[in-house]
Amino acid sequence: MQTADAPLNSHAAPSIALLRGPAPTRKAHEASALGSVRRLVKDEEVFVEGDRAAFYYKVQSGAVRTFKLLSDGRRQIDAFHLPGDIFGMEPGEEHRFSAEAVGDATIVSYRRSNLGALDQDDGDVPTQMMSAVLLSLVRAQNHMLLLGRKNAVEKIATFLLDLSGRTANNDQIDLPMSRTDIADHLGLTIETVSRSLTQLERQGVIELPAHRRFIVLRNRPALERLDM
Amino acid sequence: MQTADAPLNSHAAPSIALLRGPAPTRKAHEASALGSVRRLVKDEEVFVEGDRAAFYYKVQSGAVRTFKLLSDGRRQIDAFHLPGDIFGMEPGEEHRFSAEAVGDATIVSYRRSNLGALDQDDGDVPTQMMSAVLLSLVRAQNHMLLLGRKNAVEKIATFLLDLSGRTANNDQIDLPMSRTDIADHLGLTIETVSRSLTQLERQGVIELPAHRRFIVLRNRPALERLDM
DNA sequence: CGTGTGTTTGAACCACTTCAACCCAAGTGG
DNA sequence: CCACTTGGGTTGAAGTGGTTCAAACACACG
Repeated sequence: MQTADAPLNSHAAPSIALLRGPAPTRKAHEASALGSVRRLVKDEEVFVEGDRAAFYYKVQSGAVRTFKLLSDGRRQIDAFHLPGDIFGMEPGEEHRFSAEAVGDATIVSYRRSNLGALDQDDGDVPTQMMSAVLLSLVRAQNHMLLLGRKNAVEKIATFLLDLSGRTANNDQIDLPMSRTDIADHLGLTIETVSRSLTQLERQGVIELPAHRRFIVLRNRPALERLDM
Repeated sequence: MQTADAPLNSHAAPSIALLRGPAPTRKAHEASALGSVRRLVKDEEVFVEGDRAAFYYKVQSGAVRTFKLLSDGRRQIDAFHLPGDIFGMEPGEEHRFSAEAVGDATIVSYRRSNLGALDQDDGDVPTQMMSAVLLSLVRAQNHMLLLGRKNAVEKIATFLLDLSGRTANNDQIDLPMSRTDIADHLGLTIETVSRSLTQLERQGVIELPAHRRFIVLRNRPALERLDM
């Protein structure tokens, strides 16, 4: 059930959710003065739970998953981080979870000590950091509602809407992650994810082209009804 | 299934998780210069999802629950806030969830604008706020693992250990909240909470005195084994 | 004491999981 | 080219942990 695949190297830094609202303007792919860029292959780890958290990161391209494991291997992916998102912020000295590239990806790492970096120009860094962390918290809170109180189809609906909102490709979603990743994010099994998707397809709410990493939203209002 | 109890008044302020690690030293019950104290009766609301978030709060005595509702009334309590904990921090202009007193309680409210307040003396405010928010995030992340991947007994075990760690009354836990609250926090029904507790009691792991708001931990290692 | 709120317990049910095939597209190499 | 493998993904059938529905407790309170 786990995706403990191909660990290659190992940096260090904590984790948060995402940053989009507060520090949007600047495009994600500029190397940002003080950060060093790092290229990751599919499933490569960025850091592991327990590592010293010397850096935090910003996704430049691709996607990163942050997750926790139970001793017997059960996995919970707390968030997927897309281009522009910041992750790896920690309150203490070490990482509270692990981070891996979902597919090939590039990230920028910032030394935790010099909290400078990110978007130099606009705005004081502390405010920016605070915004990023608060946004992560909001996402986490929404996700707790999903995990604790929604059924399988509702979970999928919420997930699709969230993803479509973050990738912006009007009603076309190009999933960066596998069904297994989705399952471990939504607190389901891979089979239930698959069944829920086909159910939504049978109802004409979505479309699942042959290319299984693609989903088309056919009836957004129906999804939104499932979301509330 | 819901616990839509007795809303009384309505302030305004957002919500976060808790603060304990970073700003511990000072005792919770000092009124803290700039904050105004507020006395709450059981189930009284502090603010409702959608309210303008003009304040944030610190619990002085009692307990506060923050939660979200689905349109059909399903409820997810994202956190219980105990004395010393800060809640109601928001990234935007309005509250992302609601807050109510669990039992009678007193809280201190701080204007969001003058981020001064809290523990004047030790430490810059931004750092303190950041710590509080990051701590909330850590708690949320742990809770996502619980909600998404743990079974009923494991959820209860984790909950009891967490609570005992936060109230510090060595192995004696005085629950501030009802079974319904616990259920809505752990993503279970009240019946499953009850059954899991009696199961743990039958196994000699805990003790449930007649006073149903009391629990004694009899075998902490056993609980910790369920927790990992 | 009766009434009420919160909790426990029982029994039937069901949404999701588990186990097991099977499918399908993309390599690999003979 | 054509086996053969490999890594997702889907589908079916059976099992089950937790829910739902219902009833009995139990203590607190006027």
